[in-house]
Amino acid sequence: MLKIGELASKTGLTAHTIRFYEKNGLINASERSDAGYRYYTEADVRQAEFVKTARKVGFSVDDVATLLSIRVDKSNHTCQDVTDITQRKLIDVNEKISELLSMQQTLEILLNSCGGGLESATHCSIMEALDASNALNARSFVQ
Amino acid sequence: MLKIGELASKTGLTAHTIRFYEKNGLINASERSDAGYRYYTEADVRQAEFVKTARKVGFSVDDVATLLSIRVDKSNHTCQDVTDITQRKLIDVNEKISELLSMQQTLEILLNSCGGGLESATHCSIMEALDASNALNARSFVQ
DNA sequence: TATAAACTTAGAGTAAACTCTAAGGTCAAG
DNA sequence: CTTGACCTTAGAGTTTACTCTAAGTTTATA
Ligand SMILES: [Zn+2]
Ligand SMILES: [Zn+2]
Ligand SMILES: [Zn+2]
Ligand SMILES: [Zn+2]
Repeated sequence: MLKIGELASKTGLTAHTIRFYEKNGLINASERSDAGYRYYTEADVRQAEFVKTARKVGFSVDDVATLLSIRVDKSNHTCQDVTDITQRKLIDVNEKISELLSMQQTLEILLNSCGGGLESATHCSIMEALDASNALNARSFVQ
Repeated sequence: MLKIGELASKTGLTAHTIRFYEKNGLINASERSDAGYRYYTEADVRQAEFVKTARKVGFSVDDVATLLSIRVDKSNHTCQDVTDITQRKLIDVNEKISELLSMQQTLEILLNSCGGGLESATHCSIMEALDASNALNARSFVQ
């Protein structure tokens, strides 16, 4: 049985985060000491690691809660339950990626257009470009 | 001179957002009527559009404030001032992209490993993979 | 003139995921 | 026994960028 600090160092989560996850229904201590100390079993460790992995994959805390509810009752859930969540997350991630790629492209164009030296910004092409999109409009370089 | 609602419909911002930007030092009405109504000039419109463009490129509200402070006093700033901000933002965006690409890849692998049908999740490969990373560890598929 | 649309303010609420604080109790080691 | 490290709780704070509300004023139009 591990105390919260031990679970923390074992999983790379902080004790704070573990308590936060508990509040959100993700991780529960199998036991409590008389003094209220949380004690975790090996199964708890595996669950905490499941949570950590799922979070790293991009699932929200709420998603993870849902995944855990499937995990503890697999026979009453289907693969589709799982792929639905995963599919939604992928769409989500793809959207964010394409927004960011568009920003990336614009930022690179901006940087390539400006020497970045110590001369006055009076004719800085980045400033001009950010301004120009008034007249030249979004079509020119923003998207 | 435009009222806030007119500036809003002209820029695609909402009146709420414009007031929020004002509170954050991004957009100020050149005039106020006796009743306190904000009145915006064409220069204000251009500034609001600068703000909108800069936000769309990914600059934070704080970044935009800095860019605006350069904009109103270009001769006392350098191109480097501008590229520094832009560079930082690009690094930022690149980091986010690579995190998201890693998630994307993992999610795709997960989805490819599971049929997603109506059969029981008892042996769902997604659930197994999220669990497996306990034993198999992060090296296997998460990053 | 009456009504509706638009405007004003300060301040609270939202979202997500933590992160930290205060004030105090517990436990192992020396 | 006395440290010091670790644990407890409820609840507030952080970050970013809005978004909304309430309660009241002003303006344009019919
Ligand atoms: Zn189900
Ligand atoms: Zn420049
Ligand atoms: Zn400067
Ligand atoms: Zn499956």
